[in-house]
Amino acid sequence: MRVEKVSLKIIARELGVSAATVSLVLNGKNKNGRVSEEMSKKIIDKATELHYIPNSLAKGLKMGHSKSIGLIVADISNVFFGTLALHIQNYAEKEGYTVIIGNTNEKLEEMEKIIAFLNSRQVDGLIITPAEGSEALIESILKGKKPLVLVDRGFPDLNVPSVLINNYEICYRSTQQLIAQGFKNPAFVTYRQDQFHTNERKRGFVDAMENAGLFTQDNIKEVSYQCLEEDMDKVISQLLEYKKKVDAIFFATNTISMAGLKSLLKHGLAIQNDIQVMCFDETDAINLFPFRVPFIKQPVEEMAKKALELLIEQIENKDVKNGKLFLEAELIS
Amino acid sequence: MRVEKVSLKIIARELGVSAATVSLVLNGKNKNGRVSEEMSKKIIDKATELHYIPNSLAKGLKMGHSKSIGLIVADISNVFFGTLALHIQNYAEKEGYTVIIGNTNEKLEEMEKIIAFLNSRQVDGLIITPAEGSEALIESILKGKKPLVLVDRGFPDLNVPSVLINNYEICYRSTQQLIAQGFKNPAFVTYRQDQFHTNERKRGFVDAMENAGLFTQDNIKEVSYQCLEEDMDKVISQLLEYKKKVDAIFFATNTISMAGLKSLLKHGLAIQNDIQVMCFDETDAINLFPFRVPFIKQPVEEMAKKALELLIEQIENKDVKNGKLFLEAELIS
DNA sequence: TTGTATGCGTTATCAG
DNA sequence: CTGATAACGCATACAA
Repeated sequence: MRVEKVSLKIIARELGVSAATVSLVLNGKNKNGRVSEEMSKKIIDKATELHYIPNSLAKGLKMGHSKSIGLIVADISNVFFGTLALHIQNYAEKEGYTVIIGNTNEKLEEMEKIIAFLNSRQVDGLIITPAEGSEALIESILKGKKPLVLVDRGFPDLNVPSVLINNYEICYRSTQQLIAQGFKNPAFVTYRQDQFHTNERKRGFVDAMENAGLFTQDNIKEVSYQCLEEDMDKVISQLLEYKKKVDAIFFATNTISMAGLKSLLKHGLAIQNDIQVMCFDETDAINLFPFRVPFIKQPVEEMAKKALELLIEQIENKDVKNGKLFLEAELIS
Repeated sequence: MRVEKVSLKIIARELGVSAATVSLVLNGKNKNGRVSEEMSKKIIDKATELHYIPNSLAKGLKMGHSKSIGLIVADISNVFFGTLALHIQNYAEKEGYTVIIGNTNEKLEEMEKIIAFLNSRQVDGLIITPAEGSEALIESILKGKKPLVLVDRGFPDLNVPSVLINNYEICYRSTQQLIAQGFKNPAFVTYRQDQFHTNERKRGFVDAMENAGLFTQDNIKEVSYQCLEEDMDKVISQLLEYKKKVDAIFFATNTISMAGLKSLLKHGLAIQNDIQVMCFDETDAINLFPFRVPFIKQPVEEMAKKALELLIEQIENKDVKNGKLFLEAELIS
């Protein structure tokens, strides 16, 4: 039973060569007959025999990069982020990068802590779903020259590579469809917070409603992230009590959609018969209905792929493209 | 704009002291008046001024540990694992550990790759939800003396610290309850695979049924992980076609529960009225029903906590407790 | 009270 | 074709 950690040096000693030679061979850098075929083979054999595993801490220290990236999301137990993480990891693995995931829980302080933490781990770059009010923080990362890509949420005034979706347009179109289907009094439920992406979603709804001459301010409702369920119940109750009863509800995010559906059912309403909905993201729950519940589908896998591409470009070419990429979400109904 | 990476040496140079002194102060190791109050303060100030962030690659290399652990799950986009990961990360952070998550997709080869990868990152320990057939692999990790904890699934014949739940008992009791509620012909749907934890769940069901004189082999159905939805539709159709029609279905995992509910609804059945169910894990979907859908609730957060405790004990005390911990799942109905 | 030297495992440079 | 050496950033034993 081997107790000694096997390193380059060990292999070198066993074979009576220098560590440098072993390193060369094991990294496939003996191009121009640098090391003899024979020695080369002996080294490789020994390495596999001893189950040599390179120490990436040492390598990272030496090379100045860790071949790892940080992924910062609000909450990894949220399916949307979970799926995003899964795909980012899959693509990252192909490129030889490790992904370290951090949860902000939508809190700025947590985000700061995680970034410091990730920096100490020498991550080569960061993919972030920024929390509310983190604009200054993002700006400071930018100044630090660390490769950075924002995903899912962006800052309009900040020149950061970002992978976003066409929130305004898709919500405009989805609202239009509700109207075209004959719903006269749709409502919109969003978070009580000031984030660009949700603001855009709201703007899409509002514009579509106004252009159809149907808009009422009362039909825009807000809920809090912390007391989602309670707030939702209140909001739904309110919407149902108006003289001009609401006949459809547009939910601005997947968590809101879930809580919304739950609350509607709790209120004894039959989705589609008593009230129509428009959800964000495909969730397990949506699939449970014996009919199609309309929802907006984000191209999560493509978002993951593009975000990683943008990041790796920055890391490896040191060539910062500040463009924002807008992918297209799809209305499934 | 600072371009030079700030290290201990930089701080030392700026202050005209040695790197050793700086290291001492910044690690709070100047207990017995090792460094003067004055110098100490100057160093700390300089460090914050320069935004010094310790390089944990270097630290890890020096110290022989990375202060990171690997978490290997089947699929991070599965809510159960997502939640587990969230909690493990939360607890790990408190202990100063980073968590690196890997997905096996239930494949042995992927699991092998990830373990090698994690080892090269010098993780100090591993928390694993082992894939089917990975017993030998787990054994080999054990031989390598790397701290290891299994969670959610264990191997009865292997002496590994594990955090599990009382699968047999909770399934026995849940089945008993179905029977007590008057269901005469419950079925059980599980994965077509040989894993201890699902076998135990099945055994619980079978024993309860046999003890009530109700068991029929036909009512045990299997589905595959890869074609879950299609298999489920077939299985449900079969169960409905028997002369002695099934009146309740026990689903062995959360993914199976989801697919099962979906398929039942697709078949035009009303849960609870036409057929009763017993689900594993709380999912968003379950909450959508206007009545309580019975399910088995695993103590995910406690599992996370215990797994981490067991692991850190091994890492820091080098004291291997080989015990298996059985936490209690709860029947919510 | 502080500085110097050493080594963790790796790679790159240069010298044989 | 191969070896010796230095350096990455840090912590620690030892020297001053």
